[in-house]
Amino acid sequence: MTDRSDRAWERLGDFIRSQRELANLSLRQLAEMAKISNPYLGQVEKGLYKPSADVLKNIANALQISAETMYTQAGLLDEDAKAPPGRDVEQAIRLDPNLTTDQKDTMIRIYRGFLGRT
Amino acid sequence: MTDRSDRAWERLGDFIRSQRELANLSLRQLAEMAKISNPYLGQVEKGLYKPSADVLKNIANALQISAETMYTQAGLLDEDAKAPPGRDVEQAIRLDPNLTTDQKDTMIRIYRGFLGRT
DNA sequence: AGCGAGTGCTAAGTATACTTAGCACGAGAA
DNA sequence: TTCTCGTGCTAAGTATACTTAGCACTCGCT
Repeated sequence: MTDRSDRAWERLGDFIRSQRELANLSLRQLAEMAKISNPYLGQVEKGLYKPSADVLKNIANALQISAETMYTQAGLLDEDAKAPPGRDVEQAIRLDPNLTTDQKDTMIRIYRGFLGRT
Repeated sequence: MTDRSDRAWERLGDFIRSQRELANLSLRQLAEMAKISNPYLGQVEKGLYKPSADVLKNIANALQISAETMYTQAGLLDEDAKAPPGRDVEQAIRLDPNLTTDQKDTMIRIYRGFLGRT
């Protein structure tokens, strides 16, 4: 293809890197979890390579992100009207069976505070 | 990796072949639609290679099959039912575009704190 | 009998996904 | 200081995804 101009892969790289940093993982740590080498993971995050589908899946698993959103980020699953990102934080909190009602309230209050609205 | 023992890819090949024959397409026809060479498509159908994610997507498009079912057939999207607790909430937080990185960190830390003392 | 034109396939090459070895820098401890 | 240990990175190699050229066969057609 030689068509490296695909922007989707760059965005995917940025997405992976941000998720990795959010999880406080080093390149080597995530690489080991995803069963790939750390230099390669670095290149992927820079958008230099198009990782194969199973590598993508391994990374998604390691980051505890659904493979689906991973593929969507990679532009491989454009499937319009899939999972609308964001905005369902409150719903996810409400549906979580591991939290007490008070805890849910607390988190939602914090969340709304962050959003800047009540 | 040298881990070619994955049976999922064989099943994927069979799936593609059956779909292709169902659509009355020759190897060359489908290959052209999917923008790959016909010998390669043949090998893929035989399970000799793991096609990359975008090739998979192209094949899916050409066969008028949703990329999603394609990936599922490839065993790349089965999303094991063993979702660890907290996965949904954390993911929703991470993907929320309205929060800063610090805010996400804070919320996730609080959330994990709640999980820890129940 | 020939001739195409279509089919799937193999072999050998090229491109690129991916690994191993190792460098340069920074933070904390002796 | 120096000595780890950890970080991200580059360079050079290997493995494999993918292509181009072309073979052997079959099915109409003349």
